[in-house]
Amino acid sequence: MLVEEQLKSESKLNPRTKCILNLMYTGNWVNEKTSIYFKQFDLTSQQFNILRILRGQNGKAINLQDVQERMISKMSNTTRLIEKLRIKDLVSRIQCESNRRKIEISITDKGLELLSVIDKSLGTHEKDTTKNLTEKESILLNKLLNKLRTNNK
Amino acid sequence: MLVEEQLKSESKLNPRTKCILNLMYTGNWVNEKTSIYFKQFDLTSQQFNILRILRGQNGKAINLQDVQERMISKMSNTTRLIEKLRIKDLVSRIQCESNRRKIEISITDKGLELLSVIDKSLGTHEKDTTKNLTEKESILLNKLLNKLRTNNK
DNA sequence: TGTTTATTGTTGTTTATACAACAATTGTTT
DNA sequence: AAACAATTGTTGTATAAACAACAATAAACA
Repeated sequence: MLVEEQLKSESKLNPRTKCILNLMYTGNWVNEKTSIYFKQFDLTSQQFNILRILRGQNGKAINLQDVQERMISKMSNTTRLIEKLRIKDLVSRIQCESNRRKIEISITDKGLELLSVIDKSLGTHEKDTTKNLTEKESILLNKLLNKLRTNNK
Repeated sequence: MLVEEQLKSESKLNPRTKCILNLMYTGNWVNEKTSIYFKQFDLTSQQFNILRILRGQNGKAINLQDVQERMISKMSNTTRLIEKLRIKDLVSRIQCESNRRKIEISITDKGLELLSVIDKSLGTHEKDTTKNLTEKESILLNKLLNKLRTNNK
């Protein structure tokens, strides 16, 4: 559905208004598709995102704050999100020796295994979600989104 | 922050993967900004959205299902959302005569007044949120988002 | 050293969301 | 008309998110 149709009667929305609506709408649209995909692995997309961040560390641990900074939606309960992953034995948390306030978080072997299973079908999911765009268009879309948020590139 | 930096170490993400992350990330980013803006009116963006849809009806009532279809994020508790607006006396609900299952919802004068107050600053908020994009770019962004979701235009 | 301030995470509470079961009414079929 | 199915909303329950208060540790500084 086009955003124009969404608010049918307020027909003449200016491009900036449409952008805002469209971004919220499309963000949600992507999020829904992605949640459905991850449900088979009993993960939320946020949880998957954390696992992927941790894998990206290549064995190095990372503390909670750093995880939080890289998350798709910042929220104050990263503690509880990670606790859920820990219960499933997908991540481990140990208190940092040198600075006992910090908690070092790392992905477990079980977590890595799960990611490698997911890897087998993730590409297909991504391709499917973005199938209406050409490669060029998706690159362009990324550029615009980055520009919107960061005012460069 | 660029999406590349977000998952720092997994550096070589393909454009489609980036799109998906970027859309969730940016959708959230817009949503946050918008929530903050609407907070001064004691509204959520969903609630505002409903009010705007109702205003767009130009006096005609609309039933719950039709509202739901046009909402930015579909959710099953439109009932409760509208109930909150009703408590604030921004909308009214009456049972439809011809089909007593249906509930006709319309915006009240108080709701219209609130919208007209919001109208005074909404443009500025929207402009500010999208300030890094030119008019042309925002039109292009809308096109890409629509294409992504609907495979035409 | 003792006191203040900043950092880092956790917990409690309120509100929102997702999901499923339910209820009421209407439409269809025999 | 009676039985069954479809539509339209509501409610209960579980989970997640937002927000603020808190606790523990570390750093700064007098």
